[in-house]
Amino acid sequence: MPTVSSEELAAAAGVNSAKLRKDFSYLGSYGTRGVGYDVEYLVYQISRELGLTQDWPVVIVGIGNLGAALANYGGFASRGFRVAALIDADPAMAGKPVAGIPVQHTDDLERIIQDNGVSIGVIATPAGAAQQVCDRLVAAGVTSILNFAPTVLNVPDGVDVRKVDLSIELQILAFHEQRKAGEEAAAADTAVAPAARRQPADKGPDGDVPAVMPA
Amino acid sequence: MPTVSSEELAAAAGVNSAKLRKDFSYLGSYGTRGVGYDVEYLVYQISRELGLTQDWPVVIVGIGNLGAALANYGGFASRGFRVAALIDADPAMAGKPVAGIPVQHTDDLERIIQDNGVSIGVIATPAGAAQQVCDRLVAAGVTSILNFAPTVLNVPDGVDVRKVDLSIELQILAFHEQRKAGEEAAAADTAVAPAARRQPADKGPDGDVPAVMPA
DNA sequence: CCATCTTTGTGCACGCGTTCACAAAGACAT
DNA sequence: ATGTCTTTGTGAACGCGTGCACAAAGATGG
Ligand SMILES: NC(=O)c1ccc[n+]([C@@H]2O[C@H](COP(=O)([O-])OP(=O)(O)OC[C@H]3O[C@@H](n4cnc5c(N)ncnc54)[C@H](O)[C@@H]3O)[C@@H](O)[C@H]2O)c1
Ligand SMILES: NC(=O)c1ccc[n+]([C@@H]2O[C@H](COP(=O)([O-])OP(=O)(O)OC[C@H]3O[C@@H](n4cnc5c(N)ncnc54)[C@H](O)[C@@H]3O)[C@@H](O)[C@H]2O)c1
Repeated sequence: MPTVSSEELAAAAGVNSAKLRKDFSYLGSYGTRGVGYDVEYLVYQISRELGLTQDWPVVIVGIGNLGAALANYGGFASRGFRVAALIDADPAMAGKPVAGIPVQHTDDLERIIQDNGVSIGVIATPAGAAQQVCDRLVAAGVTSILNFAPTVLNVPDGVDVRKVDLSIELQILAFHEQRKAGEEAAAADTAVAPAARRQPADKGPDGDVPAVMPA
Repeated sequence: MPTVSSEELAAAAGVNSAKLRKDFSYLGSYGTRGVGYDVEYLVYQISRELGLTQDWPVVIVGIGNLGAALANYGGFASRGFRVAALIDADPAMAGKPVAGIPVQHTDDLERIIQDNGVSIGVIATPAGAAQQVCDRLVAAGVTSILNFAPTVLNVPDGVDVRKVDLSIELQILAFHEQRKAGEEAAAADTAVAPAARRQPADKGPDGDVPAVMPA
């Protein structure tokens, strides 16, 4: 029987082995002292707890650049998700297949949700339409939403929203990038100056952020 | 002078006002007691601290469905990012413009990075190519990477990687969705049964997760 | 100039997640 | 059987982020 110890798993994942054991203990998964965890059983237990043994139908609303890319993405199926329908407001797109799935018009949104028993919706419309689309999804029975539009969605209790904001991801990287440069400058005072780090051009007072700096 | 109090800001953002004040205090003491914060000055200070006053050139590697969607996305420019170049390994794409920017071949990756002084790279290649692309980006001087490929990237110290895994976002939603159903079932024992919640089909023992469940 | 009122900045305490450390459980050899 | 050795499961300690509460700062009005 193939087994793994918490120590091995922790090393591979780069986490603390005690934390890993405590986490597993919440699942009630039983390891064997002196041996470790039965790999197959462990994988099954975690998969089940995470809902990976189920098959979730999802709808994507807004089949533009991003929505089409998502529809074409094959990685969802292997994680237990099935694109049940594609929905767009553009009448010209209705009927056209994207990734082999015909795009349907927003008018039929409620029916599509209900016919397919969908509880997870993806919003890839422009920001201006997102709240309205969200409201309709929720009214039709969707209780989990993945939002790509750069807007905060208001939803009733019991509905989960996750927002994916790619600009913020870049901003976080840029923030650290800026700090790297700052630390290097500070280090250069006491140590040998490191190779020059590239710096972006400062927008100066004409950027799209306020340039006024009161005393 | 337009001002805003920590209480107002906290209410708008849905956070605690004390935490908000403490966070601001790390940037320095910019408030006026009895009045609040000068809006314009505050926005400038935060923008500067976050690096939004700078203009960061980024390259996107892998101009497929996702890479093209990113290239077409106008939301980056307003946050201080500029798509400096698009890179793909497919010779058939070389020279073709995507979002008005000509796609360049991977052969020139190092030169492109250096010519444009790029320190932030976006990887949207298939998973198999991601590590190799990452290595080349890092060797050419990139120190921050936004990775869309479903792979863990190994990078040397000093290089930041952020991974965007859309499947995991859906999995997190599905996980909570599953728990909602479970809690309702439990609640139904003691209270009036709520409206039936839709449940996805269980893959059963034939899913792509192990189905063996040892005693 | 003094009183009052508003709002900041922050010391302190609380709670929660992480880590340490070890007793107990079980495998395995003799 | 008995002893040794490995690894789990978890109580207890630690550290850190969050929130409370209040003194000090400064505006504002009389
Ligand atoms: N493309 C990206 O890389 C990217 C990155 C980050 C964020 N976003 C955000 O994702 C969203 C979509 O981006 P995109 O580049 O695909 O835009 P897009 O303009 O290419 O696509 C938007 C689609 O939504 C459809 N639509 C408009 N209103 C609708 C409605 N009420 N109901 C249904 N469909 C409607 C349009 O017909 C269009 O097909 C935007 O909010 C954008 O800010 C995109
Ligand atoms: N499309 C999505 O919605 C989505 C969602 C989640 C994750 N992803 C991930 O993002 C990545 C890209 O997805 P996609 O749908 O755009 O795939 P895609 O196949 O449409 O595009 C991949 C592109 O990368 C190029 N490429 C391949 N090897 C390369 C190399 N060594 N150097 C440079 N370019 C190379 C290909 O020529 C192609 O243009 C994949 O790893 C995918 O798993 C995509």
